[in-house]
Amino acid sequence: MNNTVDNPEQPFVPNYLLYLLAAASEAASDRFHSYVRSKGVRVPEWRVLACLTDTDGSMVTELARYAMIEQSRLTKIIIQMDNRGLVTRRSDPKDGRRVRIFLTAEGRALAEELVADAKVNEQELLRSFQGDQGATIKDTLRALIQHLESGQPGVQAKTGNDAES
Amino acid sequence: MNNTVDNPEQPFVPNYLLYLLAAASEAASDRFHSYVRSKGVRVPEWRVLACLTDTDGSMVTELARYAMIEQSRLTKIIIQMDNRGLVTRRSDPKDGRRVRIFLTAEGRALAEELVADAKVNEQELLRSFQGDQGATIKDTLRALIQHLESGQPGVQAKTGNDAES
DNA sequence: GCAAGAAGCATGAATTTTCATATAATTCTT
DNA sequence: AAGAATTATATGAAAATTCATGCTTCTTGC
Repeated sequence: MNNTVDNPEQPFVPNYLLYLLAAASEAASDRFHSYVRSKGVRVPEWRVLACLTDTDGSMVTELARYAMIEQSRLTKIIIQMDNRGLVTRRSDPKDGRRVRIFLTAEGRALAEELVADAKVNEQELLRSFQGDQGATIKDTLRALIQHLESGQPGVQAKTGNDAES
Repeated sequence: MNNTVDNPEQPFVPNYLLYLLAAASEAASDRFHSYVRSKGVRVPEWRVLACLTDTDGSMVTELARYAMIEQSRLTKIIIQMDNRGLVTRRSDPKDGRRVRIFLTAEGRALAEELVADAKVNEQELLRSFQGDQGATIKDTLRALIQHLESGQPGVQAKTGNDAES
């Protein structure tokens, strides 16, 4: 990380917002993702499990958006999770195109265990922040996401606590 | 994203710090990454180019850390970029194990163009924030990263402006 | 100065991911 | 009510990624 050859000016990367976001995400997730893998669950599978604890029975496309996984990739992940007995797929009686994904009992047990662990881990992270910084960063991130997903206007984090969304 | 079946409580995922970080990173990067790809450059290649504008001539392992790319994967990316004429590899005369990576003229031109575009994009993003929120988020992220990378103590963002780091 | 160990990078096989597109079920149009 | 267009998911081939490990080139201790 030393400036090996050139560039007397300020470095670009370590101050670049997109880098900071990616690095923060990686650094924050690293420990827990290792833990998840140590449980024999891959990270995308963990994402699916977590999302299904919120919205069990959602269709593939919904789940793909929610879990931030591209659709055809998610389909393949779900097939593996199905084979492994973590989820089931049932085609929607109202619309035969749709495939709805449900946790099995085993999948739910695993998901709930991991979600509980995730919450503990998150609390530890947040506690290590000074004062309200923990709550603040979540508000800021939510505001950023909303701003980016809905186009133009100015960003303003709701400065309240955690309960809303 | 509707609560299809169960869960009367608050949803877990949309309030989970690690999700917020990943989602913010993705949402923020999406537009620019599409742009990069439209220029015929894959995202990991863009990362390598950007890093090399800071630290041209760094060794593979350094570059891997800096660009957040696993070493063997980076080696393969670099080979492709070499074939394409964007970088060159020279073994370090002082230590034959090390391979130092340099931008070619063409690589540098491309890198500088993309970095300039990235800066413009970043400014647009930051400007769309209210007041000091733009500077604040970068400070917060830097503090989070430092905290996470160096183990234990409490996190405190330096509340200054952008120049340091 | 040499053996043992470490550091740095490359490589290959297995697995994932991507991208374009196929297939199937619905909705829309006229 | 048929055909066209759209939506939802699956699929297959090409490409990228991962993981373990191999090969060199230094370093260290004796």
